[in-house]
Amino acid sequence: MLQGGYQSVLEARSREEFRSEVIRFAQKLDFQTVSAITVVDHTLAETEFITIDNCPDGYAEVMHAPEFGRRDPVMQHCKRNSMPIVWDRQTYARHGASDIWESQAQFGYSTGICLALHLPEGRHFVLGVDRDQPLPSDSGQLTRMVADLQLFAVHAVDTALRVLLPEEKVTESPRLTPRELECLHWTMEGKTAWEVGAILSITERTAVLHINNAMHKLACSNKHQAVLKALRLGLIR
Amino acid sequence: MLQGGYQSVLEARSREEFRSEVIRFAQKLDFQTVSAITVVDHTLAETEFITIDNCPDGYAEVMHAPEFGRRDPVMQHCKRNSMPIVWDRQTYARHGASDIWESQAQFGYSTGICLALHLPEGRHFVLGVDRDQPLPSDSGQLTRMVADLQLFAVHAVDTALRVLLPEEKVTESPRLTPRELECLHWTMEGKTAWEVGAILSITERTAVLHINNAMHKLACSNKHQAVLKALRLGLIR
DNA sequence: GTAAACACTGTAAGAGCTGACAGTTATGCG
DNA sequence: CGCATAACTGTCAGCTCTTACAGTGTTTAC
Repeated sequence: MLQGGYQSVLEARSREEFRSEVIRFAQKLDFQTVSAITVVDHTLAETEFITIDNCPDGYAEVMHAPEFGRRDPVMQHCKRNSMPIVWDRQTYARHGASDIWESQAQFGYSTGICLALHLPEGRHFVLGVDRDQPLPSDSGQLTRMVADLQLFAVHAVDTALRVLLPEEKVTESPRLTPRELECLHWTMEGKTAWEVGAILSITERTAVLHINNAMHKLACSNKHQAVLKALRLGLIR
Repeated sequence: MLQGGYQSVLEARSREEFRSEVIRFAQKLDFQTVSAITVVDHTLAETEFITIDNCPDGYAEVMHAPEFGRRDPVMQHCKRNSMPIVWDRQTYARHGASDIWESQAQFGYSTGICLALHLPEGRHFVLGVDRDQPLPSDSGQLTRMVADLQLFAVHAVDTALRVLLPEEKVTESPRLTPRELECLHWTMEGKTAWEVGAILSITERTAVLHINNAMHKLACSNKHQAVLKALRLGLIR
């Protein structure tokens, strides 16, 4: 279909191959460092962050502190928006976060482009490239750079999900049938038993049966507790 | 931030302004026709399709037949993938859908690029541009075209949701009172309203009141959905 | 002072949920 | 073939939840 580095990332079969592809692409765009963070929000307690990067030693320890993330205007933008953000010293200054920029700049993170793809089921893919020297002042050139990154991201996310999240968690938890999981899923969405039946084209009674079976397997006294437990166990999302 | 047509679409304030921006962009890329379809899957009942396009008269009637959509390989690709697809006669021929391509080609839809953005809450944004003359054979040029379209799409989707789905609520977390949060917390633990009342030394009736208030503030139709939403918003843990 | 926000209580009707009763049908395995 | 598993359907009793009605009292901010 397409050439020029957007296809080869799709062929990565391991974390390391994926990492090489990401870094290779970033360097082709003249960015020294790149971070690709795959975020899986499990709703309860722990959100999973899988980071692929080539950050210098010591950078992660300093910058991945939670209080930095909460104040970082670039991260905040990416949480809420799908549009890429081009950032530099001013971006941080405008949001009263110059101290964060200073900390980053010591590692060569002076300016960069960052974007997030927001996927269904609480998954996100954040791709950021950074460098020391300024970005092109020509807006056409800059736009092309952003567009390239955006296009790379939609290709990379596919591989990221495949390579980085291989195993479905079916460990010691009780085995629920596909139908039971389906019913739990729609119950999680706030549907009544009657509605679940309508969605799955079965009677209300049968939907109730599946939900009750799931409840008992999960040792819960009502279906909503069962939904929470299934979420905790990673059986549904 | 960025120049070159990616920002101006963000400023559209009406359906017509949005339509002009989309068409203007497509024509800048040398595509005669463009379709931007905002899809909202309501799960129950009807899925909502909001189409913005400049298709020739008579095209919609012929092509929007459901049996075409189900067989159209481009649409099928977009349903499942986030990567853009570049299509032409061969794409349809490979999937045994040459008849669909023939029908389209009569209207000048010989080749094109199509991509879909998949958003949370059952929303999708499909952007397709089409033309009569062949796409550039130079792969670098083609890639740039696809990248431009992709970048435009992430800007356009923002406006599409704002302009075309006006009744969208602001996604700021509602402020719940301490009492409401307490009631939600015990509800999360599987307690009934009567039990929550007993725990908090209030009547069942008052517990119900707080839970209902929380439900309404969170725009949920039952208390368990409210618990999940509060968890997602980090209001309780 | 008065408006707004919060916490609290009561009754009643109807929708929804759970448990226990009693079945049918299809598939895969030994 | 018998057996296990899964999916499916029906009814009934009793409890829980949601909504709508109609109130009281306290604290905080302008």
